[in-house]
Amino acid sequence: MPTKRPTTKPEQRAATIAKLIAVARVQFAEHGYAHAATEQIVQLAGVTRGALYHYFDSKEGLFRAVVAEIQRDLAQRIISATESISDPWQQLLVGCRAFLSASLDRDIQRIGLLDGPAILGWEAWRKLDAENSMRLLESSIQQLADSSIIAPASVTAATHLLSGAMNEAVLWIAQAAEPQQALEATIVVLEQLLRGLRQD
Amino acid sequence: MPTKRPTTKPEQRAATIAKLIAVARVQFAEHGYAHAATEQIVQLAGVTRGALYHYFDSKEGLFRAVVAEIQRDLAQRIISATESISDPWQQLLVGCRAFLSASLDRDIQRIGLLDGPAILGWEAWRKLDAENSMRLLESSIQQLADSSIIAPASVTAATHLLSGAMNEAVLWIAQAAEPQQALEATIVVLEQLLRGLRQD
DNA sequence: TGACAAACATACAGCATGTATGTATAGTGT
DNA sequence: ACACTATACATACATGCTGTATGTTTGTCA
Repeated sequence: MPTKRPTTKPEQRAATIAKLIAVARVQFAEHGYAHAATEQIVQLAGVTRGALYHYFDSKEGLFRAVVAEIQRDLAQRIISATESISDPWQQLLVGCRAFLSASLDRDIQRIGLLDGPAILGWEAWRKLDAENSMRLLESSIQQLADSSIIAPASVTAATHLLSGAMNEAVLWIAQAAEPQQALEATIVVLEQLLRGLRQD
Repeated sequence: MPTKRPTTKPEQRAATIAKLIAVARVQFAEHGYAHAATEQIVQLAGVTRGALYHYFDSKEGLFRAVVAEIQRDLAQRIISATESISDPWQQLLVGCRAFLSASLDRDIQRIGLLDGPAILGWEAWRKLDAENSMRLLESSIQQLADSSIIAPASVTAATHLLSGAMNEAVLWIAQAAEPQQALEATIVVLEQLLRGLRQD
């Protein structure tokens, strides 16, 4: 019988790191970064703070890892929803919908949208976002521009505006009395706004 | 000679509160909420932490007061820029430009846009925003809709999308290599997007 | 198989918030 | 004019949390 529980060092390392990140994700989402105590996190992970500081240089470092994981998850969900769509315009709209739906998770909102920028700083946070979901948005817009379907004065500016619009929309939808209705309204208005970028 | 320095109680009260808020605004902007020590704030304000906790229930309470002040300042600047404009469409555009320009202040970015939502929670922060700059945006959009100049599927959704778009745009513009250029590009794209809401 | 380093655990120092309590002074009634 | 009260603070302390320094166990590899 092979490893009952991981006993080799690389395995142990990976397991502990993964456990810490998983537990931290829940704690950060539940209490927010500031009120999530590292002691509580390591207890729930079955280790001590010594382990935490062995793998991460600080509480913020652990948080950064959690944010990165969340960003990757989110991007993956968008990719899954859009990869089978060929029409670029539809792809953008479906991508936007996927982003809005996926972001209704409390984890993503609290960690990815609220605490993320405040704790990591806007530039560091934006960098993580730019490597994931924002990258998808930008390439989608770029593709539409290349195909002369839309003609934004600046692809970069358009990407930031739309990204910000959706980040705010997510938080609004999440606390709306009727989220489903709010989500549909958001998508319709988003489509209207995008229409303005179209070539006439 | 009247009051050399304020000696009456209401005066003292107002003076101390104002001083604390003013100093706190600088400290919060410079170091961020988490790394701004109350001890440092009260020292620079010429009082002790006893005074702070006499007027505010917590550090967060002081922060809330600072955010409220910033929101009022921002709204006032937008009003000043737009009050003389009668055409509602131009009023909206000028208002957006005023918002983007004014928000280039580090105070507003760090306190109003980054730490604000994270510390106060999105709903509380949104409430403060909704009473100020967002209210201006919404009434402007509502007016255009009432005049049948635009026809957004939902005024509320449109307001949130545009508000979020600009909040993000501000942070992007601020750190852009050429902020002035980024600002102009943003406004042009914003205008394009708004065109999509127009009645055809 | 014994040295060596990784993977933790433990103990401690430092700082920051919040609270409890003390004190001086403006206001107020008589 | 004087005692009294409440406001406007100051001081002292308890608590909680992060980060660091150091100790201990256990794979790994020559």
